[in-house]
Amino acid sequence: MQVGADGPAVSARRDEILAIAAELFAEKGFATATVREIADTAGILSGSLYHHFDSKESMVDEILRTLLDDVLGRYRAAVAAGRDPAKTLRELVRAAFSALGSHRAAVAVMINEYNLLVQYPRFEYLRAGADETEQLWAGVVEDGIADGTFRSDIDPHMIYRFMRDAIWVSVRWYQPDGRYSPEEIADLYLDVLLDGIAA
Amino acid sequence: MQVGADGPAVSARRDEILAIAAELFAEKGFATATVREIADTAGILSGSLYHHFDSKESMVDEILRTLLDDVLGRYRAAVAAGRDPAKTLRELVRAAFSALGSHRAAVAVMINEYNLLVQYPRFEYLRAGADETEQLWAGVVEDGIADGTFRSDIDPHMIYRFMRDAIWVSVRWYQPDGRYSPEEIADLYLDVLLDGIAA
DNA sequence: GACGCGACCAAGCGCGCGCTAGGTTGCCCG
DNA sequence: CGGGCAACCTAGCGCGCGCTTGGTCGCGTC
Repeated sequence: MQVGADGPAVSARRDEILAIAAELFAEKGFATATVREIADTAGILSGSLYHHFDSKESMVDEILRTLLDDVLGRYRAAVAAGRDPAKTLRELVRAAFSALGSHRAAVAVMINEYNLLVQYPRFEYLRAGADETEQLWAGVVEDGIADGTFRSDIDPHMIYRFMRDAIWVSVRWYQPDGRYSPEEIADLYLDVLLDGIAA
Repeated sequence: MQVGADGPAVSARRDEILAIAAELFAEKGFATATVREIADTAGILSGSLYHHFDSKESMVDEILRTLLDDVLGRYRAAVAAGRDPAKTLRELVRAAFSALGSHRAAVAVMINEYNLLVQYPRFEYLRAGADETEQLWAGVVEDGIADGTFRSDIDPHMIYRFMRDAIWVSVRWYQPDGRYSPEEIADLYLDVLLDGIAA
């Protein structure tokens, strides 16, 4: 078995099972999906899962950590690039929507289980990630208000919440093979957000 | 025991227990909250719940039916009033946000459990309600596009989804004793939706 | 003062859950 | 060709779940 620097074990089979678990957690909820279902879908017996993972909880933990690492990395990079607020915000929105393409199931698990999991010490890092995200996004909105890009009569944190909710929850209706790609949805959303729907 | 025309039994104690169940379902999820917790909070034993209800499932059923009846009634009335699209849309958004005040827990249960429950025949009415809501809302947007109130280059159903998501999911951060009332949040949201955040 | 009934208790059943312990198989490497 | 190990199986334990059955208590009614 190969082992990362200080991370969990590395194995193709492991990743496969983790993807199956993410799909089932997304579809039925963490509590409702059972280890037997995950094992069945993977073509093994439930007990054999524990050769790869410590517990059901550690599966969802790994799914969410991977997602959070990826999107937070993109957010940090977008802000660090130091472009003007409008462009930076566009980068952030695109980064968030693009997670729909690359981590669809994980995003669904995140929005569905966040409130439940964040109550436990093991998952406190979820709150830390959410806080950092809010700082980054709201900061960009504040910068935009300061330099006149955005209206001065809006509440940056309220705007952040509206954006976050509309973006993340779109995982519930987003269809990978549907009419719009994540990038197109991002642009449609930004268009409405910036200019409104009034004629 | 009093009985409605064709509805379930009527009793103050029953309503009390139903409110407790809604609160726990909202906080921990339908699958995770147990009948023993509900009974404990109500100050009775778990078996005694079954004097009032057929099953745990019928509790969530009643919670969601009540919510759906209320909001759908408001939506129908708003559209039937026949005002101009801008005013009608404002009524719809306010009706949705006001449910945060009057049915906070029920709204949380609806958004958290919709995808799970709608898979079962017993809860098919949830999809029917969602479909009717989409027809009503998107219809108003279409009317607004037709008469020049709204931009003609937007997708009414996409706009509906963005609105619905941002509104309903706000139950996750809405605080009854917080800075903004549901009505104020509705107006803030409408302001951004109509005119955008660009200066 | 017995009766009916709404509200709840007492006790526990059966099921499916997450998880465990020890054994088997087959591939890779020296 | 033999040791080591990843992958999986076999069998089942114990717990907490939703729910059931039969009984108790007290209040309002005639």
